[in-house]
Amino acid sequence: MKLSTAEENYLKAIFKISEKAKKSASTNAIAKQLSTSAASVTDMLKRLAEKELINYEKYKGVTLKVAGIKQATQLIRKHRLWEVFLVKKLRFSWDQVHEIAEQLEHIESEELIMRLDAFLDYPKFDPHGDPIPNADGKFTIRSQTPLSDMHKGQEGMLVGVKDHTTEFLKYLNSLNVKLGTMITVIDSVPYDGSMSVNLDNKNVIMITATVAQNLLIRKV
Amino acid sequence: MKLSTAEENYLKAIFKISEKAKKSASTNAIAKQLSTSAASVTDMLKRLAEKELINYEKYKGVTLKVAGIKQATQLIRKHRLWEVFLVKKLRFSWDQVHEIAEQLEHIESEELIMRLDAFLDYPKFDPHGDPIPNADGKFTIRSQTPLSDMHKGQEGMLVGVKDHTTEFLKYLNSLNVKLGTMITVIDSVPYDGSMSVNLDNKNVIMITATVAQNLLIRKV
DNA sequence: AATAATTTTTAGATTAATCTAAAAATATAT
DNA sequence: ATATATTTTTAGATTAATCTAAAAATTATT
Repeated sequence: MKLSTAEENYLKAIFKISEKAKKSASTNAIAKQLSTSAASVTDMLKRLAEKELINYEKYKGVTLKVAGIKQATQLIRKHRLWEVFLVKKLRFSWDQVHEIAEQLEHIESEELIMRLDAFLDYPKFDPHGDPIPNADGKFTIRSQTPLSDMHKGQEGMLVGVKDHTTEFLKYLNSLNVKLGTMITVIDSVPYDGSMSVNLDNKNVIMITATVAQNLLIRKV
Repeated sequence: MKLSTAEENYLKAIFKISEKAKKSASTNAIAKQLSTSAASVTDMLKRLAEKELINYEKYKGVTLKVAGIKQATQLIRKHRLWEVFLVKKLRFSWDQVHEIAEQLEHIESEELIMRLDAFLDYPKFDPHGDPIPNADGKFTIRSQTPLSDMHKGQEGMLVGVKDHTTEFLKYLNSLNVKLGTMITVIDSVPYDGSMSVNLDNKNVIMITATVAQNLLIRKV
């Protein structure tokens, strides 16, 4: 089924909200995610329900039906593959690619995505460390822990970031923190959750709890 | 100025029609080019005139203003760069890229196009031999003749095709005719304009006038 | 130049996606 | 459990882009 850009964006928003909250998505949550009004969301939910893409009962929130999940994961696949292209081939920085990929993900061509995937050597993760679903919608799973959950002396590699905003990523750039950076917890302050960490066994920096929560580590 | 996809498509259509006919574009010609109704065209022309992108007087046809030409050439630039990407990097055949490039050309990001251009090594021509305008909108000019205008004994290299339809390009594939193929006129029949031509000094084939008109040759 | 044919525009609708404001339903708090 | 707050839906408009059918203007033909 061919969907409009708007419809695709709603499906993706519902997918992301349900994934994070692990329950049905509310009208307001969707409105917030898409920066639109609750009334617009209600309108669109009716149309998506009509097309059998979502389960929707008035006042009860929505979940995706199988067809909706398929569409959403394909969209995420496209988005993340394009991000890899932008960073690996066009040498964009990881903080510049989101908006462009938001546009590219709506290009419709199966063949294009198959070839792009091959051209990029079938990447499993995007430039922010998020898993790229394969053509069947399967995500690669990887054990990872927020840095904020690690204890003094523990060590690991940065494999992902939770916050994708330009500001956060630029801050990481300024600290010279990137995917692959080795991080060791030197000290953590129970009072405010801030931490001292060693980067690549070279320099020690201090980060706040908020930052630590947004860094995903694969322990060694 | 940020334009909608529809507006961009109208500007491109007007550009192409005026370029070919070397005069103002009529409502019907635009409608035909875009497979839409004349009424829709009139509506859109009013809006484009309002935005100062075209010169439009009722019943008189339209021409592009400077701002409209700029938009149209940038669109053509994007389309042709994406076609190069699809053929050179993703290994699509030249008969498969048009529709995908029609979508990609509407992606909005100056930075993306600058980087894509560099990634592709600043190509001057697309996979069909059409010139790619540079960032300033300048086209590279090249002397070329339709094969149909050449005479017995004349020789040259195929540098472009006028017809971009899948059917025509697939027919050329079947003849093993591609950009770069050397073509010598063995014989031409005045009665119907058909020709016998030698390809790469290997084999001789017969083509109709229609085909010959759509093959652009740079004479040696 | 008058008439016929063609082209273009207008009038009036339609659809998708959005909005604000008001009403209705649900959830929360005393 | 009743009142209050919050969330969600409905009602009614708006905008961009499209359509068909009819009217108006232009162009072509005898």
